[in-house]
Amino acid sequence: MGRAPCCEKIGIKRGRWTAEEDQILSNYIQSNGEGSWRSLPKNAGLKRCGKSCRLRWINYLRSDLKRGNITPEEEELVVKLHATMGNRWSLIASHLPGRTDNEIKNYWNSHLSRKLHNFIRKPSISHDVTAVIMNAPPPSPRPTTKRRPGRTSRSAMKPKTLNPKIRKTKKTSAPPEPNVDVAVKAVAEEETLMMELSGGAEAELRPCDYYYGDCYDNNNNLVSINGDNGVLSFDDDIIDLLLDESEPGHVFTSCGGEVDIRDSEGTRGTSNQENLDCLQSYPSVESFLNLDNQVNDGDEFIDWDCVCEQGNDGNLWNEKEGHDSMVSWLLDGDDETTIGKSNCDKFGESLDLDEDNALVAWLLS
DNA sequence: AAACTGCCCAACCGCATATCT
DNA sequence: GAGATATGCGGTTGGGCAGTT
Repeated sequence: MGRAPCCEKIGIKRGRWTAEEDQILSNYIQSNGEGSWRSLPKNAGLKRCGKSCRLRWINYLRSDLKRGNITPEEEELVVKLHATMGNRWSLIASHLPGRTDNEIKNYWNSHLSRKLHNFIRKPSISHDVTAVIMNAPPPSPRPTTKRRPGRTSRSAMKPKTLNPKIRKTKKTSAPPEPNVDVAVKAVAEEETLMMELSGGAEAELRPCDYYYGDCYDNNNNLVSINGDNGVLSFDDDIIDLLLDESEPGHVFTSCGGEVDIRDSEGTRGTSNQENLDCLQSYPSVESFLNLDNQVNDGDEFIDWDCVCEQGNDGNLWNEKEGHDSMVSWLLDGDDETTIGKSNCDKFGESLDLDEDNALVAWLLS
């Protein structure tokens, strides 16, 4: 026979721990030491599962835990370790004294992973497409545009959960094998676009640039511009990003120029409200962008196909400077203390790994 | 001030592996 | 060695605080 069950499910308290429970658990472990989690609740007089006791002790009550925010040095270490270890949080946490796997995991998911996810949207599981979506917040603040109210749905905040019904797949202890081809292709497209958009690694991206990245299938057909059925409506977010607020009557283009906003009669708007009304009169972004009368002489049209094709050359990894430019953006912090720092160069060097593969592993892990 | 939302993080769930009988 | 549980781990959830309108 094997062991007895971990704990009875009946009569077990769940949810937040009270200070009293914490005290009981701490006192018990200080007297009896860690371990024997199964018998601990009963012996200590806690109505908790042993598993829950263990978690509470490890993640919160242990005396050797380090309190406070993750330091830039710790963040750098987490990034580097994650590049080589993947989501092995326990292993990563073991390199950061006083930090728990849960803490590292939460930090990654809430800080670091978001930066990455905002930068690259992976192809959907049902389409083998190279999808590079830039819907991230701009690297520099946009002083004239405040964050709109409105909470994103929980599901939208969970990029890794594509479908709750399929999320519980068979797990393996080893990190997933990176799909290097897709990653390199995607990043190459991204890099090419960024260089094209910015006219150089130093220039800033502008609002509409973040909406580059239609998804094309193997036949080069538009699959999705925003992850749904391929139709991107002119909701407030899109308009907010496209409008050139300094120049009513224009929207930014992805190729570095601007486009007049004209209605179906070719009349150009003269105010932001007119622009907005005009844009909303079109059923989709695509329908607007594909109208010839949007093209103003001397200005560039938003040619998504052109941009996408140009991004397929895969030259990213031959361009050290461009490589660093992109990664530095990925790794840049949101505050003054971290802006401008890039850890890219340190990826391969300090870990003695091939730099590109390390990055790709990190991107895909 | 109220309503609403973005975000953080503690805690839970279920699977994989280790350990025990 | 087989079967069963204990433990460890990573993914995910949801409560609650803080920020914005």
